[in-house]
Amino acid sequence: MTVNAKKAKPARERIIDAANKLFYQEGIRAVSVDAVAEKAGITKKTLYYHFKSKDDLVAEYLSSRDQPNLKLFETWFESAEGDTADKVEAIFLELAKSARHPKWKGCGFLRTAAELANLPGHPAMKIGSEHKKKFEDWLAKQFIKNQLDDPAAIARQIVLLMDGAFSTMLVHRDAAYAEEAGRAAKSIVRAHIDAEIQH
Amino acid sequence: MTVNAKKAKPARERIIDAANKLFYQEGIRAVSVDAVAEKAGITKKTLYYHFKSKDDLVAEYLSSRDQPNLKLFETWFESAEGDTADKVEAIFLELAKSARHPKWKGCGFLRTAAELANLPGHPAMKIGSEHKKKFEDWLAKQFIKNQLDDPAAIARQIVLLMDGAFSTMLVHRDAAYAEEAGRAAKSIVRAHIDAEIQH
DNA sequence: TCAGGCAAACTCACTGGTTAGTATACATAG
DNA sequence: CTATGTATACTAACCAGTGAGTTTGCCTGA
Repeated sequence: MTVNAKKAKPARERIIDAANKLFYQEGIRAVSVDAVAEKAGITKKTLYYHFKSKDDLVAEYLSSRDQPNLKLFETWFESAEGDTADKVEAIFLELAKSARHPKWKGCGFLRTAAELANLPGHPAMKIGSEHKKKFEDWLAKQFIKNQLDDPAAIARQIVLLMDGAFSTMLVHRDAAYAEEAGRAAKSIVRAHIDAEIQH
Repeated sequence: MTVNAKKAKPARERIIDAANKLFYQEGIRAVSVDAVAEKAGITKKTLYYHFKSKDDLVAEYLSSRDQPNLKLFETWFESAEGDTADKVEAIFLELAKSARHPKWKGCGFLRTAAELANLPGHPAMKIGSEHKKKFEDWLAKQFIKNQLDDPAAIARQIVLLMDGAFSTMLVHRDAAYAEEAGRAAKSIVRAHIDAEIQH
């Protein structure tokens, strides 16, 4: 790859791309600013021209993952066969599939929150919290569409299973946890669909 | 504090105590070996006399939390009123209570796994995995006692909700997630108790 | 059309401080 | 006298962030 080929993308974008790969693969504190700059093919000073600090870069890294991640879950949901319960389970089954990739390292938002737990005011923490909340709200909206009772509670139970799946799969390196979480999620949603029909 | 008062506990024990507090509060990579040595009131060389590396110390830190943590969950379960479903919910309610403490920083095992996700062979990862598995097995054993069907699957669903509660509470700093997880866990167990009675 | 200016984007070389880990020596207890 | 434990002082690498200066591309005015 030539220098010109690299420069096809503007520097700021290349920095975010590099940060994405390195922070997700290695962790925040394990990756130096120098390493990100080198991977982006620029000098550290240029990085500091575009981002005012490492913390700022970390926040931008998470921001850049927000929409793509949400979109992915929505696609998994929408393109699944069956009723809402099946579609919810599909998210977990796709997640299990992803987790089997050797480069899978859990949820970047959860891992960042775990690593920065001692800095509750860190900008990245707020971005992570908002991202997770958006997913929970989107789920609740799907349940409202289906006129399920207490959509917020069901959505919350699903995200609990989802983040549980992320965590346990990272600890055990076993994608079967997401499949079990999917079964639990499906049966929770199914129970509420049945309740609605009877009523 | 005199030197003698410090020496009441052997150095090794004081190092583990210091590592416990610092690694849990601040994170693994955020805490230097110097900081642990200083908190323990010894020099770094003494620390390296007792532990061969920082990685070794991290593994010992997690090992030291294994039994106390399991014991705590068992106590919460056993001292709760009601049937098995209520006792399972009690674990989540006590967890929510703990999480409201300002010094609460999630589950040390999960946070360590998140931070060391790029080092799958790290000794601490194995200890974390075994700890979580022990809790899952202990739960399954409780369900076997009650002659519930498929105790392993129920136990796994409960730990998924539990680790989900740990994660979401860390991200949102909101103990309500553990309470919702408790409701979900209780109704899963209750459903299986009812199924058993009908049969 | 082109000189001149200017700001954005960039590089090289550096600072002060921190990191994990160690060489050497000294103390104390059995 | 030997094994265990401790301290001082060090290394070599690495860290986030910066000072000073250079290139690039675009706009302006004659």
